[in-house]
Amino acid sequence: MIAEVIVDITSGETDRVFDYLCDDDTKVGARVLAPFGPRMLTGFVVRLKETTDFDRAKLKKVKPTEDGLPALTEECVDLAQRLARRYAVPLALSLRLFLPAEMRTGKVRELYRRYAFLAVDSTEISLPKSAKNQAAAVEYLAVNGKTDCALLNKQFPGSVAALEKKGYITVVAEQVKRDPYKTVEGEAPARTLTAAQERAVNTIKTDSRTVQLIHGVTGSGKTEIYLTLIAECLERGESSIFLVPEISLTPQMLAQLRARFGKNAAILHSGLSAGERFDEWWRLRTGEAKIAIGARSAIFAPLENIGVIIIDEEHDGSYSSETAPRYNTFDVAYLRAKRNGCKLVLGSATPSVETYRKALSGEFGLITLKERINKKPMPHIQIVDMRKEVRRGNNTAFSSVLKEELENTLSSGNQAILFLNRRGYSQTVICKECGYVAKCKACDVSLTYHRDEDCLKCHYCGTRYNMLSGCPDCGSKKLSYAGTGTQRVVEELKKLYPTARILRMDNDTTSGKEGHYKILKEFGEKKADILVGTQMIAKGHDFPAVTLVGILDADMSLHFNDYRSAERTFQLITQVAGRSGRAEEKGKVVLQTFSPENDVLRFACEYDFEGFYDMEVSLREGAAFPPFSKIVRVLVSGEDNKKTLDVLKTVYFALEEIYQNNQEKFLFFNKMSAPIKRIENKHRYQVLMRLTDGALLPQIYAVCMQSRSRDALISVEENPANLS
DNA sequence: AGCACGCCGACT
DNA sequence: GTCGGCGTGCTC
Repeated sequence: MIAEVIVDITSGETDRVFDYLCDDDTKVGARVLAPFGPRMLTGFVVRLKETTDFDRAKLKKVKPTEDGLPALTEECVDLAQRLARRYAVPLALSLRLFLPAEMRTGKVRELYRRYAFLAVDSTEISLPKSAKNQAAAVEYLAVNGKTDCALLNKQFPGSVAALEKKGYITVVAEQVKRDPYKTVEGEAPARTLTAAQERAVNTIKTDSRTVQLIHGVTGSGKTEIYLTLIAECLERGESSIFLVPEISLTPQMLAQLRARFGKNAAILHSGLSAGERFDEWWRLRTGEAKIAIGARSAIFAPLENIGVIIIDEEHDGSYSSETAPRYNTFDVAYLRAKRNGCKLVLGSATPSVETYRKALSGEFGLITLKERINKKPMPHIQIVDMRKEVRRGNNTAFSSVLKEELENTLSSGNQAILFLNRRGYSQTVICKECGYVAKCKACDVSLTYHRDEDCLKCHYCGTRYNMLSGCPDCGSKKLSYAGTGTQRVVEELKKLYPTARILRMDNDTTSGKEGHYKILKEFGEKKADILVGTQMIAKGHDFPAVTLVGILDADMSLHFNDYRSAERTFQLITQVAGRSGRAEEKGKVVLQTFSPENDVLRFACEYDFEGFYDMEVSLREGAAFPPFSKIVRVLVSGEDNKKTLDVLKTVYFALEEIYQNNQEKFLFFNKMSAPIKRIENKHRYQVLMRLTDGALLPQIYAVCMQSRSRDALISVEENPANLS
């Protein structure tokens, strides 16, 4: 038989099938070893056939790497092909998404353990009197049966080898699965659903639409709905995929899932060791585990017969991939749901504008949960006008209200969380006296200060503005364009409360994956009074003793240079507020801002999602931002500046042709340097487009694929989360 | 991606 | 004269 093989090399030139001879039992999706020129490469069988256009005599033969089960299912191979086409990436690259990384590198294998059992009846064994250890081992085996050799040798040193040599015992190697959550114990949660939850489950099951959005306020019991859906799938013998934002893979959530589903659940996330991930993946592939739980990449779980796919916290930014292939988790999930004929359930307290619009239009089903399970009101959010603080001469990061509340919290023995929204190196110019923010005249997004050129730039159209010497509105010279770092906040805090125990959590203090967990655990055990950190502490953690949450600079998020900044701010405030007052005591939230009259903040304080949505959607429509347009960036980057520019020109001219032929579909089209001109020694240029819709995307991707070169990398981003 | 082949500059 | 730079082409 002949196999069409994709070799595991990601370059434009090898991105096509190569025909090989193969064994008759070879299956589509199998990983094989393929002689490729002078080298031996891993490859994937994507199709089987009897004939070839190539010179049959010159065909080489592939070697199988695994027996039995092919690594990829046919659905995965098909999906990989669609994704490669959709995102214009080499097929080898999209195939890699479906395998745990450690499988490719071949460094991790199945873990085997040796077990010994008696080969003959214990009465037939005669040992010299001196062989006490061996005799004891025989006795132990007679009583206990098959035993781990390591254990045996520890108790009775030297016994295994000696007995095996004499033929009294048989030693077998068996694969053991590394269990990443041996220590996680939980209680099976209550399974009685409220009437609202029951209705939601029924609607999801009976409604004909594939995508169902659950819009439920914090604490409305979305999780129990997910668990019920998963449990019902399990009963029918169907599998399920449950996606959560990475940071939310908290011990609480895992404990719940483990308690409820035990070994049926496999967890895939970056915190696992390579070996653990490998084993969890195989448990899913073999069908031993039927529930895949994890962050975005778990959407590629090797499951068959999927009964439901759930994306929790649907609005979360971590569902968009930042590296090629820049897939959107929803798109992949939708393809899999369609293929498996199952439902795709999205859940959020603050759905993204795009999703909610589709739900309102009837494209998605919409389930609204307005009541919290415990009927408790959400904590009160108090807006503090920082302009007044500055006028009063308070130039610290803490308003007098916040200081007062902090003192109350500390003296009553409760805990506080302080949020800072510093994101990357992006700097917005804000007037500390009147709250004025520098914005682009054409795009209505905040301008970004560029230190190297001492100017302000709009990242959506590239327009340059001169740096301001003072506020154009009030004339004040108190312009600020640098956010207060976490470190400085902690220092100020220590001066104010020398006895308070303070923990800091940001990218600098959380080394590795364990970092987060350790800090959160410490805080959860009340080993600190105040936790200071960035967004990463906003999600999914239950700290019962936290009664105060402070948002230090809501403006940082509100005036971020991104068309989604309002949406992100609303989501952040809602999420953060959910951290305060989880248990008995009532929680409080203090929100500091230089724009206290801002509508986004007002809607957020009233927990009025619909109000916010109505306002935001009309603003987006007016400014022609997504979902009323599609922003596409083609980024060209390479080490050699001249060659990179040549590649840029090639792509630009090809794209320009599309532009000339479809001008009515273009709202913006231009080439420019990327906002950050050099990253890791690579020069960066971009072609930025704003289109009325996605209709031209296939053409754009095709053009980028044709312009591929070894001199520079071309990547396409749709509605990119950060234009840097 | 690698690796060979091949065609031009500066060195013992 | 050669050693070695990296542009170009090929891998079933």
